[in-house]
Amino acid sequence: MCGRYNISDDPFTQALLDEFGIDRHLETRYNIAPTEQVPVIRRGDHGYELREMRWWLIPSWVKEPGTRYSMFNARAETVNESPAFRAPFRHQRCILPASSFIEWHTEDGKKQPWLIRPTDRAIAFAGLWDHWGHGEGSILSCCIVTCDAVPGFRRIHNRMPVMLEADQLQRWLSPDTDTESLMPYLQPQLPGDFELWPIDEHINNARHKETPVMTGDKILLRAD
DNA sequence: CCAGACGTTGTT
DNA sequence: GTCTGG
DNA sequence: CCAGACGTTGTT
DNA sequence: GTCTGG
Repeated sequence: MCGRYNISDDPFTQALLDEFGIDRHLETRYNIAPTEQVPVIRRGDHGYELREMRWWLIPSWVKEPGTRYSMFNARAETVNESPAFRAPFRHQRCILPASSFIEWHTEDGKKQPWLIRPTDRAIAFAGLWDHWGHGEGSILSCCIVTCDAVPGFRRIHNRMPVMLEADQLQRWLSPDTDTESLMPYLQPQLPGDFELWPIDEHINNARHKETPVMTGDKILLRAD
């Protein structure tokens, strides 16, 4: 799953934007939570574009936008059938740039937050977007696709966000791609090496936007 | 036919 | 327990 | 995702 | 919008 993440305005993030010819930089933000506005890359009529979207998918057909249902993640296993995600999965895929994300490890009723980050690159979350309403008050929204955790992650959590490999980005974003050819992207995969750090529970509160504080030793995960 | 749902995670 | 807000 | 509220009346 | 349940 993925219910909190961070963005750093660093060279890795910049390199990811460069992949799409987007000549902008992202503001550093910590502890981004569902329902917040987040930067999203999608392919528009005039090439790749960076847009702010609400991180909580609002299907175009709902009467009123809200948070009645959990729409900030979409299960990879059902993204093809779900009424809320099927259409976006076919033609409205996007990428949420990130530098790290947070997962909670629950044991004996206690929750320990962990910060998870690649050692040498930015993260490209596989996302879906939709458009609700017309004109004034219309809303762009998005969600992050999730899948089973790779073995190395399972000590922390059984689900994880889908993180695309560098050679999958363009195809994921093309509205014309046949979804059948995207299914391999949704299998658990680790794009590169990752570090897992236990962090202070201060992060639990989504109002706290300070840098996460490491509280222990890291675990290193190799891509292979 | 109309009405109502449409979601994820984790825990028991 | 369940819903809302961040 | 987690944290925090969850209510009414009347007064400032 | 589309599917399921009654």
